[in-house]
Amino acid sequence: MALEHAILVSLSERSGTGYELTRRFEKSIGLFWQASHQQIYRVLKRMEEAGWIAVDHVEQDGRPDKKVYTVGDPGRDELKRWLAEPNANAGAREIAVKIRGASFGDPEAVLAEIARHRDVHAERHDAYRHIEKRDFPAPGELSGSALHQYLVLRGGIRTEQGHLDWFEEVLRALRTDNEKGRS
Amino acid sequence: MALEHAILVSLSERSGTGYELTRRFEKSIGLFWQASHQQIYRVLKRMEEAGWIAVDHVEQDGRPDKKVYTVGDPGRDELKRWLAEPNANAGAREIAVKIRGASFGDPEAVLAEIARHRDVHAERHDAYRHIEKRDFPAPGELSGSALHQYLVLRGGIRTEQGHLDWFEEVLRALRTDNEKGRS
DNA sequence: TAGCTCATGTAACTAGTTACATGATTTG
DNA sequence: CAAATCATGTAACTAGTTACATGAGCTA
Repeated sequence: MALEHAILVSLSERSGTGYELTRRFEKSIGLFWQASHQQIYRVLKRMEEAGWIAVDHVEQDGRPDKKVYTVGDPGRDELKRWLAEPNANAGAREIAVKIRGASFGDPEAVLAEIARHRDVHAERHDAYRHIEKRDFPAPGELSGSALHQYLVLRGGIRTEQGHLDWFEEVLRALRTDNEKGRS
Repeated sequence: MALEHAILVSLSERSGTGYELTRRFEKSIGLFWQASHQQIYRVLKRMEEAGWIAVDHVEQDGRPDKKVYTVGDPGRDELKRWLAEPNANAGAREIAVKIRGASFGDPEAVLAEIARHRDVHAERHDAYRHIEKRDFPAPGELSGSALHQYLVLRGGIRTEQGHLDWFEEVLRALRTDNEKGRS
């Protein structure tokens, strides 16, 4: 699972409350992931019990008391471990979290993971294109159910193409950035 | 939920067993949706109890007995209702099911639903582009965390662009097909 | 004064995953 | 002889959604 890790990335950038995390999720990582406050509170509790994060109870007057969460060493280690761990089943949102969190782990490992996914999606894209050519050689003449089937396949192809282009852009940018860092 | 409706579409094309549906899901709708056999068996049971589909127990020798499911009138009605019903929260997979099933409902209603989603994604795309220009006017100079943030946004933009292009293609093709049908 | 923001949570539910179980037939 | 295919399911779990609850302060 990666909601834990998305929260670790967000809290690594800045400590904050469950409420704040919910707001942050609506932006940024939220482009790929919508998480409700109920879900976030539940996961924060679990993470605290696991010792990944520490709580600071802050009393306020006028407004409700709050719990400010901060990432501890075990949390930082766990995030590093997860960032480097290959995950063949990862979807776009897991990759987005890994990109977003690349600074908190080994950038080369994140790069390798993205390259792996680029290859997976390139293969899938080829497979879909092959089906397209084989089963729909004359798309202009399709109608009814056959047309609908073709259009769903087109969606699959476009989605794969989109991921592929994105991964290529990310790899180019991260490689350039890593080289700059070494020089 | 739409797994029910995805199954209704698949069974409308051809009656079949839970096992077969699992295989079919790996192709076609499965480009957007992976469903395990456990999940499909559970939903089939529920759908049968609701009277949407009927079972035919077929005894076989040599291999295990099977249950062949067929869509009944209540199931057909439910599918029609769902295809026409606007759903603001629908994701790509729900839309894919609606496209795939367009022949089993009112094609004009499906067209209108896709047009609505095209608009939603166009708006979101614009919003992301606006953030891009405002927060990252010089992307070539970014590095570290700011670069990672930018790259996630780029993924969001590409995803929206991909959906948009797909919806436009689908609308063009379905409109042409509808007109052909009327002439 | 109605609705939004801040801030937390519980409870009940639906959706989806992982692991386990059975057993004959066909293919490599 | 091992592995895949056909065919069904149960059980236990994790992930995510929906509904409900509280309550002060600030804004239109």
